[in-house]
Amino acid sequence: MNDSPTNPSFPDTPAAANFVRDLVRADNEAGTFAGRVQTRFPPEPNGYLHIGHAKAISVDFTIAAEFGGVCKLRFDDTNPITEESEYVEAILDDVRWLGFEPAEVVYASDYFSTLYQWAEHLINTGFAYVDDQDGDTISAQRGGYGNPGVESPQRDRSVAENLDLFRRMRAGEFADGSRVLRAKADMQHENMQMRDPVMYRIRHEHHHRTADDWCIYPTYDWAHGQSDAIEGVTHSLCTLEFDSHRALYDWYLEHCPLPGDTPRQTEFARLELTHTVTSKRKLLQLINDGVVDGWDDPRLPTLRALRRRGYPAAAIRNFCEFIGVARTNSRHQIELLEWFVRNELNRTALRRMAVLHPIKLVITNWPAGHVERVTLQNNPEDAADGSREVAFTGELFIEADDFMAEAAPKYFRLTPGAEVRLRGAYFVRCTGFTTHPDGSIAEVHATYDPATRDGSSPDGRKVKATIHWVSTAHAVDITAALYERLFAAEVPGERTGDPLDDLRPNSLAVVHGKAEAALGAVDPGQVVQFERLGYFAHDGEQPMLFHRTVGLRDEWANVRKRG
RNA sequence: UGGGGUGUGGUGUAACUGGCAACACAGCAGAUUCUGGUUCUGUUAUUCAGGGUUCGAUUCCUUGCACCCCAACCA
Repeated sequence: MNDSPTNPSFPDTPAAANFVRDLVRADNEAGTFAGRVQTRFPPEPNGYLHIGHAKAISVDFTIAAEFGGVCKLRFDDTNPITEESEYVEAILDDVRWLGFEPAEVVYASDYFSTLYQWAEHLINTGFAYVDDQDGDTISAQRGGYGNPGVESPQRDRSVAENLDLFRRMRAGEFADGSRVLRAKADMQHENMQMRDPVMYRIRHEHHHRTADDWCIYPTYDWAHGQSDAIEGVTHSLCTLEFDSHRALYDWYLEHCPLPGDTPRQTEFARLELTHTVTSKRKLLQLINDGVVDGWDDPRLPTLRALRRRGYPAAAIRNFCEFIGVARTNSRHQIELLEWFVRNELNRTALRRMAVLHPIKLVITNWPAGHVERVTLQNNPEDAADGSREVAFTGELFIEADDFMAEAAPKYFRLTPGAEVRLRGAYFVRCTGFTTHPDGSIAEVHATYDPATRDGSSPDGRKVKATIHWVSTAHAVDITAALYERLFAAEVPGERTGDPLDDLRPNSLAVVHGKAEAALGAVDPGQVVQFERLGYFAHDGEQPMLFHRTVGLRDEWANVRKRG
């Protein structure tokens, strides 16, 4: 085994330390679980996966793989009210898209019978009882932080009576909410989780897999550790908020007739990102309020949205591996994730020329009607991606930003009298411009230097800028969706408590641009670089619609910002 | 209020049993470049606070402080 694993995307730098990895290695060296490692990723099928889940998935799957173990995908479907098959399919799809293949897809509901038997076992051994009180009463009796709990009047019911009542609960004799099965733990425990938690509640509901077989359903705590044990999970990895549940997790396992090893729960910090929210409630609200278009709106942090936006799965995986695993609650800057996205796309995306805010450039000394073919590299980072030909003429679209009637300081682009290079073609010098009645630029005029066909000047003249262009006669129309951060604040909701107060008003701008003909051949879902602008993902369904995945680093924007 | 967890540059993550606080992102400066991209070089900046032990403390002890989690028949 390699003692110092390296980050796959950065072979020269050590992987971020990961206390979970260290712990599993220590277990292996100590012979715990006989060297076996098994994990699970246990989502509840009641919503779509987001970037936060990506970290958990990454941790669960990579730890198992690293130690030669398996990781299963287990749907934690113990609550029939919120769960649907639709989400099961979507979650499995997202996990696979991320690049992980579960050793097996299982369900907590697969274990309902075993769980039921073990519940009877707890009753028989005096560790569980049926409580007839309602939820409010039980909750009130639990006491508060620092306050004592009050034991239920039914806490000392006989085993026979408990068994009878529990069986009748299961048989459907009682109404929802009328009774629960509770663990007989410790009503004075300083950890509130241990004050006789509910194991089963009555719910006459249809379950997405067990249909109407059951009308009592196990709670999370009662199902989780037991499911782990049944499956042979060794390391049950979860997020920090379950820390206080660990005592209960262990208590249940201690009182059940387990078939094998006792799994161990370890908690780590969940992934939070700046400028976004992952709370299901908030995401739902954004959708219901019409702020975004749906679960796959590219501004959302759901995996479906990121996929649609063009984030490569590899970038997300590398990011997750890079940030490491710790117990510190923290919020990573979205900029770091974006760096991984650019890093991946820079190596893989084909370059194309597109003009998003077109203005016309007329080359006044160009022979009328003449068309030239210029050859451009598809990807300067990878010669294997070859080249393409693009039509060049005397009338082009250029980016509005690439011309200024009056040059700002340090502006290197087109301005009257200045010379720039047109990407892959000639030097042109601006000779003037015309304006619309409203003062906006109508046409920029320039002359080209025929001696600069190869992009350089025989007399050694240099230009400070190269700008992209599209021949007006050969351009194809494109629509680009330009996304800004959904939330202006780094930590949405920090000021007022409600993240929605920090919504940026215009997080989406749709523009109609012009592009070189080769853009017509981009596959649905494929990401290309619009030179000098950013990476854009072709929509999966709507032809010629491109989502801006992420912009390029923009030094000019920095210059302007600095003033 | 009781219990549990966590505090390292602007951000995140490291530092084996106490021994020069490092890596990445961001920033800044420069070089290269037919993308103000990429790449390369340099650089700014860090141990929550007080006290103690020690030749030496991010690490050990102690007292505080701050933040997060827990009183669903949600997960």
